[in-house]
Amino acid sequence: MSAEERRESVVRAAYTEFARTGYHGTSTEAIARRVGVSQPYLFRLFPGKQALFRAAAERCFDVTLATFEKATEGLSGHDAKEAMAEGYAKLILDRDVLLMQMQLYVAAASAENPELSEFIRRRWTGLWDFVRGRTGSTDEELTHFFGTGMLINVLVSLGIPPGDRCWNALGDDCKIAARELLALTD
Amino acid sequence: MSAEERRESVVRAAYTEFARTGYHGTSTEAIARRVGVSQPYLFRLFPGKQALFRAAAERCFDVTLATFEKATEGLSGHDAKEAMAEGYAKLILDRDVLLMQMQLYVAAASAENPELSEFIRRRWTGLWDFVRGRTGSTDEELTHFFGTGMLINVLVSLGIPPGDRCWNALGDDCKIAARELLALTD
DNA sequence: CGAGTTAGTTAGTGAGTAATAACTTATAAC
DNA sequence: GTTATAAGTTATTACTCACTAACTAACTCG
Repeated sequence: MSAEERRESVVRAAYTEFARTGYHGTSTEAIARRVGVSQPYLFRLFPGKQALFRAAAERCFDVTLATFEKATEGLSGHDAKEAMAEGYAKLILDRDVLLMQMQLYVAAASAENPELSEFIRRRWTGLWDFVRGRTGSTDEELTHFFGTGMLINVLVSLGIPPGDRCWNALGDDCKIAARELLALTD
Repeated sequence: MSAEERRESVVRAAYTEFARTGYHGTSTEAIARRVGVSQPYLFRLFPGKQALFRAAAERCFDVTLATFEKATEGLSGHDAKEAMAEGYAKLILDRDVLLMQMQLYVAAASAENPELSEFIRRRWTGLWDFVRGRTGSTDEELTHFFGTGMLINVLVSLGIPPGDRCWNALGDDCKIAARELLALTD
């Protein structure tokens, strides 16, 4: 396998591991094991653990943004907003995306590595601007949209089951996705 | 100082440290230093690191619930809801409460310690039920209320400055609190 | 064929960390 | 005063973890 392909599979593994156990809770050993490669080899492909996390962070934002872009292809205004909501509901199926988002939020809060915090902030506000651009939403609508998204993230993180009252007003798309998520095993 | 008083100050220190750097990112050494006590002595007061985190988690939910209770004293319905929103806006001033909430969400997601995850879920849905009970809100209103709350948590975690577009629709209480928060140094 | 390059390995190091054991003060009771 | 108890300490251990150094097997190209 070429170094570039290997790097790609390392990013995916890092993404999964960091999403589930966070930066400090994830050992490079765990990532290497998931890739199926020796732990020291990671440091040939990436300069250090932080670089691994950074790459996983980029991937997380890329996936989220791609979801919004794909969902709204050729749409605008209210249609685009509905499509995005639907797209985000489907994102739940990939639990790791939402978990990684949560990990990024707490990672940004930590004082170590201000450059990373700044990066996460910039990408997140980038999402905000993208949604505004595609939908032409008001500030109130944006707040509601992202508020709902963040609530979904929390419900998924907490592992609140789809039948729970907390999911009641969140739309069938979400509920179905959450139910499918619960059915999955890893 | 009595063991009970010491235990209280340890909980406060643990709370602060865990809020800022998470479970795995916080050493018991760091907590002990903040208390002003030797690291091994923590293990006289608490059986282990997990117990420290658990105590900090309880404290976090207690503080949040107490805020809601105090804000809504003698109120109900729409008045209670507004009072809670205002109360939550003031909570921002204690950044550690919101950060700790975020840490709890990701901690609940981690597969290690299912008992802790269950505890966090139970306390969180407890908050949900409390708000519903006090305000008599519909599911839609509850979703909007908690969604907004979770968005605020994320904005604070990310360190989005109060002048940013993301705060636009979040009410003057929030904006003033966020501005004061930014002015603080630690 | 042989020389270099690419994709990996095994072995090891130094720092940090949760937890334990054993010792030390100080206070209060009798 | 002596004894017991409560509140701490210092020293240490066993372990994990990020990262480095040094080596190796396979492929490529002149």
